[in-house]
Formats: sequence, C-alpha cells, structure tokens
Amino acid sequence: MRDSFVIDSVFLTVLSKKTKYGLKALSYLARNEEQQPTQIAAISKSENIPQKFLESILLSMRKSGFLGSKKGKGGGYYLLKPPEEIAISEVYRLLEGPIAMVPCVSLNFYEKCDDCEDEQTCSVHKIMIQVRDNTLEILNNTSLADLIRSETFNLES
Amino acid sequence: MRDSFVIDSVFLTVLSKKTKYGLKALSYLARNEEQQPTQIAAISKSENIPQKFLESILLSMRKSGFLGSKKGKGGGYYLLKPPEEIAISEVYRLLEGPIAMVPCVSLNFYEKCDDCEDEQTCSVHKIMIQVRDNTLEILNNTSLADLIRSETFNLES
DNA sequence: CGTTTAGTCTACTTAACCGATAGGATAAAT
DNA sequence: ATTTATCCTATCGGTTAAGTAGACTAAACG
Repeated sequence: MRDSFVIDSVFLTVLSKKTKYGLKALSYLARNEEQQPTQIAAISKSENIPQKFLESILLSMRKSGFLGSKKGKGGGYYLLKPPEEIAISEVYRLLEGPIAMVPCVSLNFYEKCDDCEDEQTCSVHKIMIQVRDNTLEILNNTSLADLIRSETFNLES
Repeated sequence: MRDSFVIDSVFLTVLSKKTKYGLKALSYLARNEEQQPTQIAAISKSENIPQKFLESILLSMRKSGFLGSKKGKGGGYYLLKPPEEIAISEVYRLLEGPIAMVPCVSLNFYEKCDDCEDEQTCSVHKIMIQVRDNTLEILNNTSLADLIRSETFNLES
C-alpha cells in the first residue's frame, strides 16, 4: 500500500458514554485511593458525569467484581483490586456489552452473519478479526494503573 | 499486566451493515474484474445483500470516486482504481461516517467532550487515541487486493 | 421512436438503543 | 428513629441503522 495517502481521522473508536464514564470513574477511584469509600456524588461532580447515570454504571461494576460498596453514612465505592491488576479490556467488555458488535467475530457470543454463506472465505470477517486482536492486545496490556499515568506510556511489545 | 487473564472476546469491532456490505460489494467487483460493468442485482444476489440497500451504498461509493457506473442495458458498476490502490480505511471512512465516533479523538471532526475539563489529562482520551492509531495502521495498510486474498495476510510491520 | 434495462433520487418506515431521569426500596451508621 | 447513601425498576425522548417504496433519468437497441 502507498504510504503517502494519509487519513488523519477515521471514526473507529466507538466508545459509549457508559464505558467512558465507567473508565473515568475507575480512574478517579484509582487516583484517590484512600481508606474511605468514595461517594457517587463526589465522582459525579469531579468527573462531570450525570449522577443518576453514574449510579447504574458503578452498580454494574460492583456486580461484576471491580468495585466494592458500602451503604449508609461513610459509605461509597472502592476498588477491589489494585489498579495494576485491572485490565481496561475487562472494563470495556463489561460496559460496552454485546451490543453493536460484529457477531461473527466474537468467540463468546458468536453468531453467524445472515449474509455470509461461509465466513472462512469472508474477507471482511478476516480483517475485522485482525483489528479485534490488535485492539484487544492494547486493551489487555493496559491496566488502570497505566491509564492514570499522566504521560503516554509505551507498550512493552 | 498479567497474561494469564485471557479475554477471548471483546466487542470492539463495530462495523455497520452498510460498511460491511460496501466492502463485500467492492470485494465482489475486485474478484470478478471484467470488461463488463456488474449489475447491482448480481452483487446483491451473490453476496446476500438487500438490493435496495445496496443501491444506495454503491451510489455513495460512486460519488466519492471508488466506482464508476453505466446506465441502461449492459450497465452496472465497476472499480475505478485497481484493488491494490484502494485502502480499506478509505472505504471505512466513507461508509461508517462521522456518526458514533468519539469526537475528541477525531482530528477532522474534533469536538470537545462536554465532560472533560482538559483532555490532555483525560486518560480515556489517551488510550482511545492509541487504539485509533493502531487500527488505522491496519486499515491503511490493507488494500482491497489484500482483502480478497484467501489466506490471512501478514502486515509488513 | 418506443421499449426495455438499469442506475438515480427522495422520502418514508420500523425497530432498536443510548443516554438520562424519576422515584422508591434497602441497608448501614449513629 | 433518622440520616445517609447505595440499590433497583421503570420509563422516556431523541437518534440512528436498516431496510422499503416509488418515481425519475438515461442508455441501448430494435
């Protein structure tokens, strides 16, 4: 392929508000790791996230084991694992969910495309696999701890 | 990051039917490169794409210079450039469109996120840039000719 | 010329879903 | 018991993807 042709913007990084808010909330918790749980309101205010929306996001992250919570006065949310052990891909998978994916590229939620006779010969399938694997490698190898570093980090690879 | 934790499926490859159909149609044209233009109906039938939907997709690809067309009997669509010179990223950009992107990651269609005070310090922003660049590299370096090869190809990098 | 063929264009429908909100239930602390 | 804060269900508006309908235009061909 010619290298002279440069596209400076392609709209590939589809990220729902939900996932974005979730990652920002986790980052906030990781940055402000304290003994005390952090309340929804504090995160909402600091990160400019609608409080009610954030509620549901934090809740689902608690249910899937990223967060612990405490009710009542002095309650709030806290990380259950050190930021180094939380891969962005885990968060992404939880919050972004099975919606809007290409079903035939998924291993867990595989679904045959209704327009493909044989996906082994489907050229689109192939390149999407490649893109998926590549992105996955990035998100798998980036932890929450990496995320909150101010400088752009480099992958080990 | 620990390597033992394996996520085998993350829903990252968001690809609209429109883009998928477009790529499949281009692949069909590239595979069956003949002197004669290929009719919509033939592509529609072979690739299992709703004809009317395909019509609009081919039309927009014609308007942006990927395809030529001929009306009337013996008419149809044909590639304007050899498959080697058509980057998948170009097609993707055209068909996927400016919708559903993360505006703050776009160079052309940049828009400030309403929840970010300063995106220089936005951790989400950073990793999405990284994912974008990485994906872009794949799609930029994959041509239509690469796409229709039956074997999975390897990037030069 | 007229008929057939095949692309062009505009408008519409339908279903799904994101983002967000409302309101109450539950549980912990004091 | 009261306050605090999470938990849970239900819903809504706006937007979009995907597909459909139907009329118009232009090219070929007898």
